[in-house]
Amino acid sequence: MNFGGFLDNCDGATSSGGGARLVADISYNHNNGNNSNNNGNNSMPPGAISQQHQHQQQQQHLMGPTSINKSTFFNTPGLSLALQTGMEGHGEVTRITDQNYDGNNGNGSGGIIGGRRSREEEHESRSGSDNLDGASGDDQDAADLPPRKKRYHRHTPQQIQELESVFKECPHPDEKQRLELSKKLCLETRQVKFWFQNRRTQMKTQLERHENSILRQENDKLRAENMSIREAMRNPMCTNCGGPAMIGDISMEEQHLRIENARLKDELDRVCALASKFLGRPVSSLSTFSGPMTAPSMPSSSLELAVGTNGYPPMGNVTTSSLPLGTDFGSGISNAMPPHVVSPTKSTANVSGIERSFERSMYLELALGAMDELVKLAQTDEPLWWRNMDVGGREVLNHEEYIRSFNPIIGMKPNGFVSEATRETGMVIINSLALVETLMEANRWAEMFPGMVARATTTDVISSGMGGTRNGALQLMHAELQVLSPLVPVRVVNFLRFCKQHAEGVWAVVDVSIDCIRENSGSPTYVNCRRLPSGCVVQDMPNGYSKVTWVEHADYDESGIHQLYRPLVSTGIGFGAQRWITTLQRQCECLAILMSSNIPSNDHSAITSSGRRSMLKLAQRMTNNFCAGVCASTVHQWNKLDMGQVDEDVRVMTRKSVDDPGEPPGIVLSAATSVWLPVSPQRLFDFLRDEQLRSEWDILSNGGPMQEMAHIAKGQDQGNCVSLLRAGAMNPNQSSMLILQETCTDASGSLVVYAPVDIPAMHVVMNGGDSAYVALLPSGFSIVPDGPGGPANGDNSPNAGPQRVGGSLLTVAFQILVNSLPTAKLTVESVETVNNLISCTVQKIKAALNCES
DNA sequence: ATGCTAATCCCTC
DNA sequence: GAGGGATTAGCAT
Repeated sequence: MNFGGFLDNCDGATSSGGGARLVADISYNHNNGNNSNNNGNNSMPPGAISQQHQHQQQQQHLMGPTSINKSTFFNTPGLSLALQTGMEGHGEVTRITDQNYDGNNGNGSGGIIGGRRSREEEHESRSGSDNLDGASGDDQDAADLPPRKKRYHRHTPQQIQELESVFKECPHPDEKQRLELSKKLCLETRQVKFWFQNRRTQMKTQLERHENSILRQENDKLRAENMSIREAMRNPMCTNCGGPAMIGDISMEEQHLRIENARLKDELDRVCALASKFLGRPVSSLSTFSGPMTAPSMPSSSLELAVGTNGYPPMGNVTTSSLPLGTDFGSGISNAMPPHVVSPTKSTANVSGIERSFERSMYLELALGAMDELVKLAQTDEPLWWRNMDVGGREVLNHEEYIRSFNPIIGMKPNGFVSEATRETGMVIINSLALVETLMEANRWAEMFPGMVARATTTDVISSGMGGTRNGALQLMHAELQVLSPLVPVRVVNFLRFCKQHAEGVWAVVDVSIDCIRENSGSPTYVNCRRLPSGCVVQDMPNGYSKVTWVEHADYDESGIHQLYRPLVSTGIGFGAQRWITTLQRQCECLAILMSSNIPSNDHSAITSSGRRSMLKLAQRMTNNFCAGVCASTVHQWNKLDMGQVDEDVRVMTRKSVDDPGEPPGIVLSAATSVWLPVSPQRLFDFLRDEQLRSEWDILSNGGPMQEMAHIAKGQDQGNCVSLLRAGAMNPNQSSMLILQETCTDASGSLVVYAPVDIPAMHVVMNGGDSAYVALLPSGFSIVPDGPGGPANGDNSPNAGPQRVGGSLLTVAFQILVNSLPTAKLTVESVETVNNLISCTVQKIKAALNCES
């Protein structure tokens, strides 16, 4: 009897399950038709009939009012087709159809419904098949059926409450516990089992759904962030002129964006997969995000469309209000983003972040453009660079060619500014990595170039580099660059320093001023110098050296520079590439010696290796302090004195020295002046560093020669050394005095720096002790060639005039403790004393060199 | 339309 | 064969 399976289904113990709804419906109607057709054979219990009617009503509601009888069912191609597609194969259909025809009254109901029979079903239908044999059995079966429960049934709230409370304690009860529960709640054990099973599944689904939503949120956030960055990147604007900023080499940022986009896409795909999995449908709305963007400059990438076209003004609350950018998004693609991405709270929270990322993208773009320019400047020769015989054959920039070749990266040269641009290449005993590291650390950079960098700080690190290297490192720096003379103002520069690895063992570090970007936002401070893309390209050489090409390019205000020094600066001798390279060579040579285990010593003193190292360190500090005292750098708080009534060429400054163990406490007075001397720098340098001739200018010598107690070479050149001098050695009645002296020389200039030192303290240092507590105040000389004709051709230029070639610019500077009480007032007398001292010294030097004017 | 729940099917350990 | 994932049917919102 065909009701067997169906009625069994109704009692909830078994079900046909599995099959598609349509198929089940059809089969149901089919059966129904049979039933009505064969009504006489089936004595159905009233309950069964009414139940069936109930179902039929529902099914007819679904299927339409027409009930499908046997003939309509099998003569309707569409339905037949539907049936077949709902089945698992033709064979089954055939079998079932046969059953329907031959099996008397469509007992195939179960077969059609399931399409396949489960174990349970077969078990259940065994009784059904028994029924198949005879109408009586059918009747009996129907008669034996228990009172039918509704197929749809929910546990009572009490039962669920009980189940929940048990679930809370134990989500996985064993058989015994389930049995107990089933008795208690009047449920079948299998019902209890199913309930727990379903509850666990539900929990899991909820959990995963929750995770899913978190992931989506995160994804949205990342996309919004990426969006803002890209938007800022896409419409850069020059804050100087309001026009579009020049876009330089964007290959690296493009790389970054590609990586970022690929990552976002992966995440999105994953979230979509999860979402569709748990939502039970494909999350098609996100499929507009079809692939990674191809280039940041593309006007409408897939990402853009996905984010910007959800019916809201894309990022409107954010971008248009906070940035001077036009946001021009396409429209027309269906909603791709949940609205909360652009919710007001999110927008306001993002404003500062976006401004910052905008600023950073400006910096990055400037840095990339500067890097591009530096590399081109370093690699291109004529006609961009030409050797100017007037300045000793050094390379200078062809400005016309430069303007033709490059877009103005930081805007036009301010009115009244002049340009200097030089290039120099040299071999330096340092590897590229070490040099890069030195340049990227402000303190080490300043230490490497003590005569040039008066002060350096890193004000912001925009990127510290990639993969633990300095490649891609980008930072904001502040520096004061100097020429050691009171007649040349310190150059205060704010710039970006950007480091990039171009190949294995090839690095470049570029600086470029950011005053053009900051002008609008920052305080309106006057800058006397802008650095155009400058820096170096370093290439490792096999012998441990590296080849360094330095480019120095700046616009500066010449009016602040004394006439005496203008030629020096304008030709780049003062601040130019040659000075950087020669200083680097000299310093690296010294460092190489410092690093070596045994510092060579030319004297026969018994100073230990560590003692010599301590002396070098002390000398380094002395020289740094000397340099800081010559120019009015802000390392120390110097107070300039108005020297109205005194010689205006001498600059006098004072500062208070307190709590610095490296120098005596009190009022320190610094006096410096610069003069031109018609003698070659070499001659002047040799004269000043010769301890035998010391008495000719140094009042500390007590009128006699000095004796060199110790001598530590810092390089090949005899002129680069640290020595310890003893004054008054000729006169045993006088107390002797020690003077620490450091001399430096290279093609761009020379230094002689010295300071009287305490004898006991010096003993400590010479034995390797800490030199930090040796108090000293340095004095000394800086010598540079007097201008274009400088040392590069000074020796062999046949037609060099006596005045122009071979002359020197000498800076004399003293730092003297005028009062050991920091609170004391400076007296006119002490200023005059210092002024006299400095004038006297200059006069003595002139006299000694026979160049009195 | 979508979500929840009881139940079934089917696979794995 | 118990348990769990996938799926379904029936109902509720």
